[in-house]
Amino acid sequence: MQVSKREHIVAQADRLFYEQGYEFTSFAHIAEAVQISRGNFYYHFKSKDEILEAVIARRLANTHAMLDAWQLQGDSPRARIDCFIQILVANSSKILKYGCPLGSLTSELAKLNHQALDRANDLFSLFRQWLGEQLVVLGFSPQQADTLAMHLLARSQGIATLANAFNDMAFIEQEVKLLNQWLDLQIQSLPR
Amino acid sequence: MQVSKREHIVAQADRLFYEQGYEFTSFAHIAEAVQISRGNFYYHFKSKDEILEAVIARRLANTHAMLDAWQLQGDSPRARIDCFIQILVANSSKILKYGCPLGSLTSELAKLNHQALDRANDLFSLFRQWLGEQLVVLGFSPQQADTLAMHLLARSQGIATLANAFNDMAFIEQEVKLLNQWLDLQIQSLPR
DNA sequence: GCCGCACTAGGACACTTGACCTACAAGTTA
DNA sequence: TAACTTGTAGGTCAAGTGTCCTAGTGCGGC
Repeated sequence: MQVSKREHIVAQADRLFYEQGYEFTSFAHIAEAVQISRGNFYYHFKSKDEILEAVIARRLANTHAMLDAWQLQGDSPRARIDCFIQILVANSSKILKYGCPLGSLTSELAKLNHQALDRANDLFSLFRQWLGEQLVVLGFSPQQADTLAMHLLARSQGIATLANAFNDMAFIEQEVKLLNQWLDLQIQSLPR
Repeated sequence: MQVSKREHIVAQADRLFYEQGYEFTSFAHIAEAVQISRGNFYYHFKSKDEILEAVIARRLANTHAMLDAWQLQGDSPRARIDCFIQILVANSSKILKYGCPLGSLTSELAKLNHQALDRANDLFSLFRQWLGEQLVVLGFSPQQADTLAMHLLARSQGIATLANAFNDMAFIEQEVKLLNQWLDLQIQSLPR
């Protein structure tokens, strides 16, 4: 049960870091959520940074798994990119409450000048690269694909931030529609 | 000198909240920055929330002043909206380091469930309304104008977030160009 | 001169933080 | 039985937190 227990701790920490932020979440918070004593905590993780590291590793692994699933699920690059866009809708209720898990963690770590910032940014890079690959398959040059991937990421981030600020679910749906229109336009303008 | 001193404290707190985040910034940090003793601090502000309130009020006032200046400076609504877009470029070096002051504060307060969140969101609303007004003058319906204003805000937020994560100044310039193109396209498609 | 006032320094307070330790129970191995 | 590993509980530590108090400064008005 040791693996499962550790996994349980990381999962709760992941949730709390997302919902409350890293800085605000203390050992006591996590320990209480996992129902273990504060002291016992130190057996599994010997510093707060170590938990953060584990949480980021977990997110990276989950993201990898998700991207792989999309790769199988979507039967065209366009459909796969749609999977990416749709997470805004799928996770909308959480986004309204807590914002984007990616963006909020990254910006918090950036402010704290935390050493794990680079690892957190790897999450962004993962999406960036994957989106780029899909776009290359669609016929864009690697450079064009990367530019479009960054644009997609930025749009998603902005949508999440504003939806969070104004607690506006309709805004998400509206912008998702615009994002799809924009993407189709880009694909249409490809030389064939 | 009491006004000036208080103003000085708020200015430093504003800077530190932006650069380090609200949660992480302590009384000691601010007191040290202002060169006063920690205890003295309590004479001017009797709680941390009160400082936050003052900082937000300051930002609201500054934003108001900025929007008024744009109103005089830009001789057309299109030129005024360009002022808004250009702050991404003007503040790019700070954005690369700390992200967007608006978005990062809002998302942090949202996570902390802080009561001042609504006041912080007023900052967003200020831009939203001002942008909407400009777009109405351009000929859009109030509803269209608000939709476009929200879109503009979201794009800006996304650009700031991604630029911050990847520390990429070229990305800002690239996206600013796209934003201008998009806006001109919207204006062109207006019925006349 | 004296008083009142805006302002300041420094510390006390109760509490929380991450970090660390010891004690111990249960299970495994020898 | 004895030694060892694994996991847990609970307490302790120094440092730091926001809050609050008191003593005192300098200065303008009376």
